[in-house]
Amino acid sequence: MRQRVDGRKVRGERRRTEIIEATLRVIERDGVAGVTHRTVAREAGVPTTSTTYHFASLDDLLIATLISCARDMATEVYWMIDRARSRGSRGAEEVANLLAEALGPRRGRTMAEYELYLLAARRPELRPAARRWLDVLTSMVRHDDEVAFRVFLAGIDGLLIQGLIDDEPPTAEELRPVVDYLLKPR
Amino acid sequence: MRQRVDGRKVRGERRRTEIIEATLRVIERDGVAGVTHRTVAREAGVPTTSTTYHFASLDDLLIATLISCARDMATEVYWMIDRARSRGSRGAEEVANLLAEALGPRRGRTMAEYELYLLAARRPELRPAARRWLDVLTSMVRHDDEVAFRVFLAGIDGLLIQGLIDDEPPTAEELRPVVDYLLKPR
DNA sequence: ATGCTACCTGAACGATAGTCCCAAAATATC
DNA sequence: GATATTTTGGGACTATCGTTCAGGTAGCAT
Repeated sequence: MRQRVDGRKVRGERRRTEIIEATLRVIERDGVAGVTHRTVAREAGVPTTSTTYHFASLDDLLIATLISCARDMATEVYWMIDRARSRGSRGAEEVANLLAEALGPRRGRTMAEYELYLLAARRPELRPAARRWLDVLTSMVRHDDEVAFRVFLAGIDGLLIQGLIDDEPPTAEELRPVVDYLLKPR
Repeated sequence: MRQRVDGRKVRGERRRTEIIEATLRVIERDGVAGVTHRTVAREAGVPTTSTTYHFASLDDLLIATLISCARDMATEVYWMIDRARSRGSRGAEEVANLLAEALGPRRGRTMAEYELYLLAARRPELRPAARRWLDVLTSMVRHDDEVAFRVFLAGIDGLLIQGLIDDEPPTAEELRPVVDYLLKPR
C-alpha cells in the first residue's frame, strides 16, 4: 500500500534522470551537436518518443542536462575543497591532481561542461545554473581577499580550457608549478 | 597579360573569403549550431551550392573559418601587445580595456572564438590553429619566467569565459584590479 | 467490471539538412 | 575565334530532424 502514488512518480522521475544521464553521455562523446531525440533515446535504451514525452522540447532537455551537470560539478568541487582543507595543506597538490584528472580520464566530461557553459553564454536562463559551481566555491572562502580568489577561479578555468586543446593532456607534475604560482599570495 | 592566372585565382579566393566571413557572422549570431550550407549562403548572398563548391564539406568550412578567425585574433593580439609596450606601461590598463571590449561590444565575436576553441578540443587537426594566438603571445615575451606567463594566459582565458556568463558585461574599471593582481609578480 | 488517470510507445508528418547533378556563364588557353 | 577549364546557380534526391498523434498499458477509486 505504502505510497503507490509516490512509487509511480518515482518511476517517472527515474526515466527522466536516465534520459538526462544519457544526454550527458552523448555530449561527452559527440558534443552538443550530437544531441538529438533519437541519439539520446538510443543511448538511454528507450523509444524515441520517450524523450519528447518527458521533455517538452530538445531545448528543455539540454537545459535540464546543464542544470544537473552543474549541480554534480558543484557538489564535487565542494567535497574536493573540503578534503583539501581537512588535510591541512594549502591544496596546491590537490588542485593539480584534480586538473590532471579533468584533462585526462575525465576529459569528455570536462568538454561537456564547457560546451554547456558556452550554451549558457547564449541563453540567459541557463546562467544561474552555469554559475553555480563558481558560487559554491565563492561561498566557501573568506571574503577578505576577493580579488585574489577571482584570479584563482579564472586561472583554473583558463588552465582547463587550454588543456583541452593540448595534443596530450598535461600531467599533475607539469601542472604543479603553475598551480603553485597561481596560489602564491602577492 | 599580366598574370591572368593570378587574377582568376584572386576572384575565386574572394568568394571563399566572403563565405568564410559570412560563416563567422552566422556563428556570432546563432552559434556553431546555426551554421548550415543554406544559412551561410543566405548570409553571404550566394546560392546554396556555392558553399559546397568552394568547401568539400561543412566540416571544411568550419575548419577554414576557425583558421581564419584564429589568424585574425593572433594579429590583433600582436598589435595590442605591441601598442601596450610602446606606451611603456606595464599594460594592465590596456589589458583591462581589451577584456571589457571583448565582453561588451565584441561579445558575439568572443563567443564565436570560444565555440571554435571547443571545436578544436574535439578535432586534433584544428588544434594548431586554435593555439596560434597563444603561440603569438608566447613568442613575444621573454622565456625567463614561463610559469608566470602561463598563469597570465590562463587568467585571461578564464576571465573571458566567466565574463560571457555574466548577466551584464563587466566594465574596464571592475576588471582593472583583477588584471592588476594577475600581472603582479610574486 | 468500469471508468479515470498517468505513463508509455509505434507510426508518421512536415520541415530541413547535406550533398549531388547538370547546364549556363565566365574565364583562360590555344 | 574556337576550345578547354573553372566558376556559378538552379533543382532535386535522400536522410534525418523535431514533433505530433492516436492508441496501448498499468495502477487506482468507484
